[in-house]
Amino acid sequence: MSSGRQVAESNGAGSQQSSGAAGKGSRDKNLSAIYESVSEAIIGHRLKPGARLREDALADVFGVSRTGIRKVLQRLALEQLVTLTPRRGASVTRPSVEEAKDVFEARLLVECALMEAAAKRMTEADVEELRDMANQEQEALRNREQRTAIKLSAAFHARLAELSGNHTLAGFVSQLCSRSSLILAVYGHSGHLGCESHDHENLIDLLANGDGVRARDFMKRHLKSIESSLSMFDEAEEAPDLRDIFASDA
Amino acid sequence: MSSGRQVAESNGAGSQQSSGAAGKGSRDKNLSAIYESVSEAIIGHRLKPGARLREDALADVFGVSRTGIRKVLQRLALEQLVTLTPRRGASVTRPSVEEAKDVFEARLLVECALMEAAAKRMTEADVEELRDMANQEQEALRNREQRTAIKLSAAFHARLAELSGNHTLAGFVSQLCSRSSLILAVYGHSGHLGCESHDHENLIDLLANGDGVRARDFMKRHLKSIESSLSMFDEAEEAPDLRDIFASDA
DNA sequence: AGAGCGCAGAGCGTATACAATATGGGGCGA
DNA sequence: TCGCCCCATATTGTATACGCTCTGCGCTCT
Repeated sequence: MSSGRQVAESNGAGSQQSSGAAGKGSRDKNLSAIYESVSEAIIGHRLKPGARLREDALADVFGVSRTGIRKVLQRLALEQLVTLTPRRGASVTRPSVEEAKDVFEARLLVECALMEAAAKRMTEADVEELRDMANQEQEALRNREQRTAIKLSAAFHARLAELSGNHTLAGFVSQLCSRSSLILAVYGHSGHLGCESHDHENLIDLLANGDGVRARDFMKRHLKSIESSLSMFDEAEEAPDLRDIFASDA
Repeated sequence: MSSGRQVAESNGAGSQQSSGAAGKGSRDKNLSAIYESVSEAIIGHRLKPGARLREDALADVFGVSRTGIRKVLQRLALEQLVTLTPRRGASVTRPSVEEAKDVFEARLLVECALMEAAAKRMTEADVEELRDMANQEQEALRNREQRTAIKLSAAFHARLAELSGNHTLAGFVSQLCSRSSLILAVYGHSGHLGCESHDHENLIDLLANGDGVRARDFMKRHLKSIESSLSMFDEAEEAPDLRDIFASDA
């Protein structure tokens, strides 16, 4: 049944999404796989904020019907990775400055608080795993693979939160990290990635020593440094600007 | 079939829309309205943990097709109010003890942290609104309307978080409060509601005085007292228990 | 010539139909 | 009589079809 349906280039704006996710066999009818693919594409900045996600285009790409795509989009919308406008369809969320501040404030609160629990509960295997992730991230950075690095960085923070033992809070952190990736895409500088080169390694050292308090403080500085590396200003708003501007004239 | 329609419309007190625009009376075809109804029914313990939510039963009740119901159920599932088991359908989530602990730990962390910001930003109108909500809750308690009281209590906490100005964290709190309602349904004592009689009023007083630090401490005690009022032990699990018990025999 | 109106197309929203699967009961065999 | 297997049924999973609304372009009227 019509196998060679490659990525049908229907997007305006020349953002070509390289070759599909997992290659040819990706006719995975499993919806969670589709979710993963789209989510990864967004977090990895292959789909940039503002990009429209048309239902039948996606349905075509993944070889399922719109029904499944809608499910995926709805889930992504609840996680605030995509924005669903009533009759216009879905697009990758473009976080406002305010949202960005909220997200980082939330991360500061939650991630720092989880460090102490993580330091206590962490096992050797966990340390190993984290070091591995950090190494992969470093390698991606060396290879100038920003997309991979961003994904790995988000995964690192999420995994760290998971180690606290509180799945609920870890889920929140995971969400916040995904959104942070969007924020970086909008307000970050392309040359400068979110996480400083060796911050994650240093953090692991502190945690491996069981020094939760220092880990917390370090995480605090880490997150603040990420946030301050952004240039968060509302750049030329599109339409609503006009209404604001001429509101007083009427 | 459909043993009893548990999802009847409740007290007309909260009916907000009233704009009966489209023809028929109660059959509001708007999905968000359906979401609200089901969500309220769960939070208000009209639908108890474990209750199955069959798609066509709900579709029948609300006069829409299963498509819309599925959307609603999926959203509720992402908020952890309902559990979706692959081929078995949806049921109201029965939180485990571990989940319950996580939720309260999260509330303790987030809600307390938000108190100081709330104290700073709160206006007189906000104080009024909160007092009004607290009064309604008190009245519901006096009238022995536990369901209403529970809903109002959750709404109070959520509104409080909203006042902090951080929408992201407020959203988390709102979710946590909903889940807390489920936890109360499972581990709480029927005679004893979650929030102590005048705690909310006292909290408002502190906030109105701008005393964020004391409000934070009060909230901490408040939440701890709720949590400690629960009897959190795993009561006779149904099926999976057997597997655990006889796992070593095989 | 400029502006308002109408038509056509595109894309989302909802319903219905069909297919797959788990469950429970009844029949059959040992 | 007990246990196993098979089928009937109930319920979800997925796809397709149709309708509605919004957008963009061309036409006509002034």
